[in-house]
Amino acid sequence: MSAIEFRDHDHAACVRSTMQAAEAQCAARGLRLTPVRRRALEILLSEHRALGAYDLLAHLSAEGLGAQPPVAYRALDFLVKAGLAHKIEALNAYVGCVHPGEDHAPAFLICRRCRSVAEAETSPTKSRLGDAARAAGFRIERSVVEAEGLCPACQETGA
Amino acid sequence: MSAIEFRDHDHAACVRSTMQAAEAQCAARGLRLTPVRRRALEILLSEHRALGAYDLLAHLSAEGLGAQPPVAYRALDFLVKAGLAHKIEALNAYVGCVHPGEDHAPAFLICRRCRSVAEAETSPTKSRLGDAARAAGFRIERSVVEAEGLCPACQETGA
DNA sequence: CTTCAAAATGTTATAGTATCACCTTGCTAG
DNA sequence: CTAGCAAGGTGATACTATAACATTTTGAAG
Repeated sequence: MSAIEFRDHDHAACVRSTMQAAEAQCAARGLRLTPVRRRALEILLSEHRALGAYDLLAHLSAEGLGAQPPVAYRALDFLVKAGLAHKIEALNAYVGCVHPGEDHAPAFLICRRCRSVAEAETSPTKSRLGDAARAAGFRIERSVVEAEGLCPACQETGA
Repeated sequence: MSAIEFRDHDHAACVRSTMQAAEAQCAARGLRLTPVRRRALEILLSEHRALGAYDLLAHLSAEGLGAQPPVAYRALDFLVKAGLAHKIEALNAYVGCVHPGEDHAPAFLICRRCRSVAEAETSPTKSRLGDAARAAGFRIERSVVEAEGLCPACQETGA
């Protein structure tokens, strides 16, 4: 894995190619990337940081795409279930997935200052937690791995 | 580490010894384990599973120890900051810590059916996530590691 | 092309989680 | 004694999420 997301990159191109990958995913799996869902994903990817559901809703409603909470939550449900976005439990917030399609158990590096989020890969079964689970007879179905701290940029500009 | 908490054990003794350890911790560090805080910790430890703040509040207010949300949240804040309890981000709920004092980065195995929680140890810096963070220049301050699934007992009684 | 069923969306209301603001109490250091 | 401070009591409110139901859109079957 790599967490290049904190480094400079051509973000517009990054969003564009991820959107293409998402469209391909949906086409291949018979999922409907409707206007609201599409725009919600674009917003999440463009921000490249954790957005609350109500932040997303504010963006959407500013564009006439729905004014009530369920609109945002339904779009987020779809995106999360489809693996196109992830929920950051420690923030009750959401981010666009930067490598959709790969069926993954993501881990996150979350900057507490600017809320930017980098996505890494974990293998829950191979970790020490996986060992502990096996020893206890526990069956893992979903894992949440999130590290909070300071991204390189925010370390420089003073904590 | 070990995650013995799913196995049978003398729970009353387990709570008693953990409370003693907590008292010792507070005495050593000049923290005040007031009646509300003490009772909150006892409740969390006795339940041995994740309790919502309002569940805890219900227990407390039934005993005349405060009727409004801030009472529960202030007790929880204290316990969490003191390392005597942990927040389960994936559930917005709280559990008593079974080995207070050891300055730790805990990981949790959470049963989605009975909400029982086992606590394990992680070393965030040594994990693959730690490698990713170093490579990206990210400074980890706090980590959340939670695995949801089924505990041994709930696997047997049918998912 | 029409019809139908399923999926998606719109809208109102409300449940669940958490914090703010302000006041009172009680301890303790000087 | 009393000034200062940590803790607790209380009412209001902000933030996060879902329930319930009406309406519209979509895509497939006939």
